[in-house]
Amino acid sequence: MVRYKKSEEKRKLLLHASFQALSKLGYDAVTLQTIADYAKVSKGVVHYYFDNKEAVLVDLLDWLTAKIYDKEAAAVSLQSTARGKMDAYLDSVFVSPEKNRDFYRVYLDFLARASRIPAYREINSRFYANCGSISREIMELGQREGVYDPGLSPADTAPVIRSIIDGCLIQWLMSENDELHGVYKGRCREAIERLLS
Amino acid sequence: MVRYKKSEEKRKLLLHASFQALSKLGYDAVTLQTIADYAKVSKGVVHYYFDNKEAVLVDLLDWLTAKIYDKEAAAVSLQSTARGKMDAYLDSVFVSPEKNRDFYRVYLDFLARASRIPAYREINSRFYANCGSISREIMELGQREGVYDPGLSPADTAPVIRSIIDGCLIQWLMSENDELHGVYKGRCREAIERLLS
Amino acid sequence: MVRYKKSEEKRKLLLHASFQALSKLGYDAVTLQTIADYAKVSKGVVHYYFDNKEAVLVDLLDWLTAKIYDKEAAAVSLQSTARGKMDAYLDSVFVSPEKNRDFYRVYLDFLARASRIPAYREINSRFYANCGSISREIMELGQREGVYDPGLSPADTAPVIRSIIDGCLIQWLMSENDELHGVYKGRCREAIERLLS
Amino acid sequence: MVRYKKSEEKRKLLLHASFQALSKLGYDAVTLQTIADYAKVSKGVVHYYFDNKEAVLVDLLDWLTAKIYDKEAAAVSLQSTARGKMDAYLDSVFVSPEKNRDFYRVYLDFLARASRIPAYREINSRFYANCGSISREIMELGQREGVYDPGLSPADTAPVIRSIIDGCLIQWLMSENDELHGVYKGRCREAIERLLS
DNA sequence: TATGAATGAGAATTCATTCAT
DNA sequence: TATGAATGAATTCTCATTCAT
Repeated sequence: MVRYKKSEEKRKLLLHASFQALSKLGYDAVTLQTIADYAKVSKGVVHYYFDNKEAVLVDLLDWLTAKIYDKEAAAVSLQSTARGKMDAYLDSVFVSPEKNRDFYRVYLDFLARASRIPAYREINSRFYANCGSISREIMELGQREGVYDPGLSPADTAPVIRSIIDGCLIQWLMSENDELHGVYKGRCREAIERLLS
Repeated sequence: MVRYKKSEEKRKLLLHASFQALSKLGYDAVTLQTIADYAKVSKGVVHYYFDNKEAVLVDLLDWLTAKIYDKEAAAVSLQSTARGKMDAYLDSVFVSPEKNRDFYRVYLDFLARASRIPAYREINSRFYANCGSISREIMELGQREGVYDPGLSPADTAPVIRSIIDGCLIQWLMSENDELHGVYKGRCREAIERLLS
Repeated sequence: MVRYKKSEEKRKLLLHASFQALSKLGYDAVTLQTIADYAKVSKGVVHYYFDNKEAVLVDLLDWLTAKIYDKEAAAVSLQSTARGKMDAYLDSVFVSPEKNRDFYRVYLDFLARASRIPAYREINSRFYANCGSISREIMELGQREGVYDPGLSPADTAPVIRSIIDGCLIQWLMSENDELHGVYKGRCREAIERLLS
Repeated sequence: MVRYKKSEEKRKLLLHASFQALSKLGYDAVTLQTIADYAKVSKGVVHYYFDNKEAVLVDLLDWLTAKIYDKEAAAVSLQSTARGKMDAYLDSVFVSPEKNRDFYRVYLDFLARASRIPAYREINSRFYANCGSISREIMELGQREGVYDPGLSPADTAPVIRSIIDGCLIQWLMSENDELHGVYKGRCREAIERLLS
């Protein structure tokens, strides 16, 4: 449809504004007016580019998880050894207190609704699958390299790796303590290392 | 006084109704009317027992996390060996698809808001601390028994154990597949076992 | 449902206010705020008594047409001869410029939407059927009395009588001339008389 | 000038599209975007040819009623006897279920607003006058021919004829039954015949 | 001439909260 | 204690109109 071509740039700009609004104010408090304010446009513009509020949020989650995955995949691909890749993966995930806070606040908001909103759930499944494939490939490489336990099933272990990552970052987020960011990153790294060796 | 007891009973009844409403409809969709309907009382009653909506929800989270922790602690205390206690802990956590779904849906709803609502965050911190103490005691016993790696720091490892549990249960919740409940439980158990040994 | 008992009186009051608002401002211009204003209550009250705007309007049309029919039927029943009943019917229909204007303005607004809104159409069909039965009974009595042509089919002629009435009152309404009210009434009466004799 | 012709053509095209949109969707649901869509032009074009939405609708009613009158007048002029003309008139009015539905839906939409929008009322008065003159001329001819009652006042009877026509077609429209179209036409014809004889 | 992006006023609806009974 | 009627702030969404290109 023509309806969708409407300057892809502006759509991105609105999604970016939505992300800022959500991370700053939270899902509950964000209105279309807020988003418009963050984007410095009028309220009507948001409705011009998206059918309704739900569409904005669905597109936001899609855009956001795709961006995160792309960054992670890119970081991993620059390394050649399993441990190098795993370190790159974790560096990419635990990027900084500020960015992790912004992303995980928003991500948790979506996750909390995903069990009731199929569109969110579907996008998250894709994200899980993508993250899983990163871990799986690193594991398989590590097993070929002889640094990871060859008895482990990558398909069964990859989800657990993401569980540790998400679990640690959620716990860190709840601590409200930026200095613990490094601590949680270290704990996460070591736990994964013990798990795979 | 009877007076107080009576109202305390009704308060519990309202919290229970709130939990049912939240797990069924989700945080966003629950209104005071909904809660009143679930409790089969009039809307005014909810305001009679709680100052406002926020107060209901804060009390609910408090009541809920305390209940969960009590169950876990009780289950663990029935066992005497570290591995027995850990199994009891995980059995208590991964209790059933139905109960896990109900609790984690509601818990995620609170977690998502906890980074913005201090009252929720505080209650969750207490919950984290309580859960942490369970793991820590099991670990310390296991180290004394010689079944767990004595080089591990219980204070640093306990949080990771809860991370794995929460991470796995969130992932399972997103899968919308009851049959995977056992699979995630198994993965979680093995990961913890590898981590501690 | 309990939902409907909520003081029938107030519901009537709101319907009456809606009628006033509609006849004064027209369907397009009437908002729920307007209705609330006319009823001297807050906007929320209208939503408390009716599920939505459509429900207000459906109930209004129902209430209005029932009221009109009741008046007509009551007036007719007071007379004993066919011509007496027909005169009473027309007197009841052509009641006064003010009342006819108020009713026909609102009625036309509904009629215009009835071809697209089934609820309106259904209510109007009931109104047509009721009005038809009045004419039919008068005709049958007149035929027995020997004052109306016995060769006419009451079932076929009754609808035409209402057509003449509605057609004349719409034309009068468009004339915006109160003094023509009597003229149109006379034309309508004579036409019906010629039709039936 | 070509310039003027061209735009005049487009204006007609827009009016035609407006008519289609109105008959299909109803006055309430028609937006300038809808009209533009039906005309397969951009929204801006509608504003280029008309000052505002109201202007489009006023012009549409004008164009529509003029077209209807022209057709009726043309049909009548082809006949030479009073009864022939009256039949031609009614054939022209009761043209077909489809066309009557399209026209009367739109016409009722305008009629309902005419009591509040002077521009509509004025155009409708002209339409009434034109239709009245058709009936009047037929009546006068019939009276000269000796087939219609010479005691009737054409000026007083002509409006009633249009009342019967409009009243019958509105009733038919409300019936939502194409097969009744012929029935109503027959009733209308007979009623007029009895009225005039 | 023509397009369609942008604006913002205005409408329906929801719901926490208040309060008279 | 308990009820539920009433309020009004806040939110989503629609659309006529304007205007730069």
